[in-house]
Formats: sequence, C-alpha cells, structure tokens
Amino acid sequence: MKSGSSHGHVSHADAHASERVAAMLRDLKEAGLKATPQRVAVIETFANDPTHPTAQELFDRLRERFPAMSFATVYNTLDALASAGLASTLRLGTAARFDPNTTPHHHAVCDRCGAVNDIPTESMAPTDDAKRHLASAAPGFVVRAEERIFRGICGECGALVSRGERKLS
Amino acid sequence: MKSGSSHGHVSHADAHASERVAAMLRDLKEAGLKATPQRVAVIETFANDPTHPTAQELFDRLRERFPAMSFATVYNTLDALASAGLASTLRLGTAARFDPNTTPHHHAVCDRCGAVNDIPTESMAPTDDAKRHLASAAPGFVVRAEERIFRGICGECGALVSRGERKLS
DNA sequence: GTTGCCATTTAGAAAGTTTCTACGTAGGCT
DNA sequence: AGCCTACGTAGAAACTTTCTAAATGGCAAC
Repeated sequence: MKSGSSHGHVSHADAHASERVAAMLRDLKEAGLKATPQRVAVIETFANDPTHPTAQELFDRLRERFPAMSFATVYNTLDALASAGLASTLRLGTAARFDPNTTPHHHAVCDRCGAVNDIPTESMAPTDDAKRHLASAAPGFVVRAEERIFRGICGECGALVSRGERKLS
Repeated sequence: MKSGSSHGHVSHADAHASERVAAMLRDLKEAGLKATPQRVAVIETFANDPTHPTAQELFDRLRERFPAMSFATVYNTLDALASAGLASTLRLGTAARFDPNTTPHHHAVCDRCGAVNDIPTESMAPTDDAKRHLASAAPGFVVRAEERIFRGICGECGALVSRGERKLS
C-alpha cells in the first residue's frame, strides 16, 4: 500500500479513502470499542483495500509500521470489526479473506489468478424461485443473509489465455 | 430428512443409496481411477451422507472399519472424487465440508446449529440483474459456476428459540 | 495365473491457519 | 490524576491441510 494515508499530501482519491477511514473509526467508537493505535492502523490498512486480503497479508503490512504487533491482534481486530458490522469474513480457500465493504454485494473469484472482485447488487433478496426451493428443502428456514460466489476466469486471465500465454495452473 | 416434494418414498431409500454408490464406483472407474478398498469405503461412507461432513468426521467413521487408514487418504480420495466431478468442496468455517451431491444446488447454513442443507434449484444461471452488475464490476469475467449460501436460522432452531430453549451456540 | 508397472496408501513430518492463555499495558471515563 | 477494564503481546496450542519417502497392491498385459 504505497498510497496509504500516512503521507502528508491528500490527493482526491485519498480524500475518499480518508472519509472511509474516518467513518470506520466513528462506527468503531459507536460500537463501544476502543480506538487503540493498533486498531487505527488496521483500519487504515484495511478500509480501502479492495483485494480481500488474508490475515497474513494484513499482518505483513502492519508490521512495517508496528513491528511489535502480534498476529492475534490482527485476528482480534478483524473479529471486532466483523462483530460491529464493519467488515465481513470470506472463506474461499485455506485462509480466510476479509472484506471492508459492508454494502450488500457478491464475489467473483478467478479460478486462474485467485483474484476476488466485489460484485455490487442492489437487491440481495432471493428470487421467488430460490425462495420456493428453500421453503421445501429447509422448512422454516429464516434467511438472514445470502452470499453468492461466481467462479470463473477474470477478464485479464481470459485475455492472457487467448493470447496463448499460460503462466499458472 | 423430509423431502417435501410430491415423490420420494422412504421404503426405497436403501435401494437408491445402493444405486448411488454403484454409480459413483462406475464413474470412478470411468475417470481412470483405481477402485481401491479405501476408496470404496470412502464412497460407501460418503455417497449418501447429506450432512456435508468434514474430513475429520469422515476419517473418524472410516477408521472404525479401516483402522489403518490415514488422514491423507481421506483428503486424497476426496480430491480425486472432486477432480472427477463426483463431489464438491464447501468451505464454510475453518474446516472444509464435502458434498456428494453434484447436481446444481445451493446451501442453507444455520447460524445456530451449523447444519447445512442442500437447496435444489433448477437454474443456477445468474439473473439478468446479477449479469449486469458482474459485467460492469468485473469486465470480461466468464462464469463457470455459481455458489449461493443462505445464512440464517433453520426451522428446528427457530422452534427451539421460540419456546425459549437455548441449548447451544 | 503371473508379472510388473505405477497409482495409491501409509506414517509422520511439516506447513499453514486460527484460537487460547497469562500477564502487562494503556484507553478513556469519572 | 486514578481507576477499571478492555486490549495487546508473546507464545503455545489446537486444528486443518499438504507434503515426503517408502511400501503396497490394483489391474492391465501377457
């Protein structure tokens, strides 16, 4: 993260990023959680990252600024954020991935490069078809949330493959 | 397991179960994989299990019949089955869960008891709405498969909660 | 039926991820 | 400023998955 907010200069893009960080810090306090330096650092590192980082990735980046930070703090903080509704957990492979985007959305995962993209959707409500099948297969089930994962090949990898390049798998 | 559909008689359950095992063994051979005793045991244990067992759960059960079986064999076999299209992997928590049902379907996961139910759906195709959002958020992405996970409270847990009982997480 | 190849199994180690414990620290309210 | 308690740290522990080397055995070919 080279465009982090620790620099003095604030560009237009960083302005939005700062807003998001500020909003998360505000929500953090409203949830009754303490704004410790470590949590502020996690939020600054995490809030505007669209790559769905793993705990390890966040830990590696945070350590550059906080050499003393422990792995448990990363998990504790992410759990705290998730409990407060400021983040969500996504389990796609062996390691969990975390998402600062709490607006309703789905995910597109590339089979080739592993990239995870957010797919915004206005309505997360199940279709009538889905509701019907849900009702008959799991009677009485009350839906709290729905996750959708699209698996396939992303545009970039599709272009590489069509050019005959085969770097991975 | 209540079927809720217009057909499906319990009296034929065993017959259907045997058929399914036979079909999986046939498909296994057609995929060029050897029908070892361990694989046959995994298939017999796994083919008709609707609970989406973890590798640990399958291993525990298999060990009763095959005390010498190693954990790696369970993973190897499940991977082989998945490669041959006879099973699929579902990652919901820390441990992967496996599903012998390869017909297109979704999953309903209970927040309280953790039960996983299959939700059959005729069409797995994304809605026009989803396609539109997918195209703009991930240009060029080609969908191979779509997974949906409904999270909520299952009928059983809902009934318990409404009676004021709180047995577990 | 025998032989031989090679996929597969096994035990164990290793790698990787997540959770837990004990204790020291410090945030933030009064 | 002082207190209470939530929080952070280090490290261990628990758990899941993958890997390695060596032995085994399924099954095709003869």
